[in-house]
Amino acid sequence: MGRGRVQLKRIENKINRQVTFSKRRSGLLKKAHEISVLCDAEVALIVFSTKGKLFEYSTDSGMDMILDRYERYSSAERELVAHDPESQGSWSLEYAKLKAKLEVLQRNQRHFMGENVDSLSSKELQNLEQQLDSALKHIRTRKNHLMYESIAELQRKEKTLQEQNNQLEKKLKEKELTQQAHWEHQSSTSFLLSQTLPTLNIGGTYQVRGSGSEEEVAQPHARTNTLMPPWMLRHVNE
Amino acid sequence: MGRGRVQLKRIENKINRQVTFSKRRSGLLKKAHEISVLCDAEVALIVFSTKGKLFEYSTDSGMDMILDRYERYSSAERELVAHDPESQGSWSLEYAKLKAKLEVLQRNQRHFMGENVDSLSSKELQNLEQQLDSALKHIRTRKNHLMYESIAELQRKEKTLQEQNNQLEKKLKEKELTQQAHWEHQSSTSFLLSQTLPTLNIGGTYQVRGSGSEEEVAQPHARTNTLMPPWMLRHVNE
DNA sequence: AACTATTTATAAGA
DNA sequence: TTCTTATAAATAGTT
Repeated sequence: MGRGRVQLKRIENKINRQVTFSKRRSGLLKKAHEISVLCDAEVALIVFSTKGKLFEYSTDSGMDMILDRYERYSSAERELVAHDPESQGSWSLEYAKLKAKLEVLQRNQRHFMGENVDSLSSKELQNLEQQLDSALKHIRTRKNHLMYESIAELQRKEKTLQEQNNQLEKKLKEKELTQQAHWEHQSSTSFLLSQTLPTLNIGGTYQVRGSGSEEEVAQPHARTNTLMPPWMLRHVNE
Repeated sequence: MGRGRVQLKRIENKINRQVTFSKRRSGLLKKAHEISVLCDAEVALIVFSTKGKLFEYSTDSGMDMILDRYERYSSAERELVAHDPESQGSWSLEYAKLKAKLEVLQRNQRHFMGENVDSLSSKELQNLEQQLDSALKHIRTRKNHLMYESIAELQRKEKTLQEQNNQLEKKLKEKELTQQAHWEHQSSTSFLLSQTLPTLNIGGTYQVRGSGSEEEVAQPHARTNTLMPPWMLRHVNE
């Protein structure tokens, strides 16, 4: 919808991606709301942006209720126990679950770091290789991007400094001339600023990030209330 | 969309409601997927129909992981203090610690998969790149190793078969000679097994394996398996 | 489940 | 970000 067919593929241009995200997000929320009203369905929608910002929608029964129902539905085992998070038993259960999850993650992580690899089958290795390869590509792309930005920034700075330098040099020379006029018998030479600055140091420790501009880091509290269309206000305020 | 404006109001006709639900549900899931791919977002969508049937979509990080993240995000507000420090203080503390650990791991994992990479500094990217690169090398080494093993194994099999073949051929010839002795006027020649198989020699060490395994080789079910190591099947079948 | 007439959503441009 | 506009997509009603 819109001018030009759309490819189902990550939008590389950051700006476009952000804009599209914003538009489609509101579209998605709207449609979630519509189906819930039209068809009397219970809907929960959670979206995290790349930057980690949270957006959510849920039918008026409330997110927690729906997630609970989901848990119940997807695992008929935990049933009644999981419902009372205050009791001791439930705590230890939750704890065990968490621990299990953590172990899996740690195992994966080791694999991602090329450790413990002997325990994997050929097929698993193949998958892992592809995964890592594509990750590496992403990361190199991103790194390149940052480097180019750094270079551009440095070049700007260089230019500015160079210009300032020229200005200063010019002023100094003028002053010299004046002095010469005043004390003609005296000969003075300026050498302080006679060198140009050494140029562009690419490998340096300069970091692009602190340009102070956007870089909105997700605040857990700031629970994004983007301006919402009227049809949603109810849910937001409840 | 469609003939006639749509009223944002529960559809009373049961059939219509069901049909609309079905259509819109697939639309909604599709859009959820699209935004996740296009904008690199993490999405979880849960829908319960009026009848209580569950439909869900989640980004490949998995529903559980997203819901966890959601819990973490929204419980950042409720503060950890909400628990009674007298009775279950230590439990909830341990729990929180574990959860924090898990969070870190998840974040790392995403980085290892090349996701969420925009939030990293140049230096972090550099490290990540090296890490992945070396992991990839390990993994490829290991894969290679397995490949060579497969090849060696196949060569062993080949050699065994070849020998069996020779044996059989010899027996056949002996039998022929006997026959010739019996019916000297008759001349028959065996040519079926007179060729040797072409060999692939990459330095396998010969080992005698169970000589009783002859039967499994020629089974109709074995198909491609006999000739190809498992790590290649994928490419063959795709 | 297919088919369209329409309505919506939205990509691109400003 | 917001508005506009041309076009792609979704889908309500129909077959």
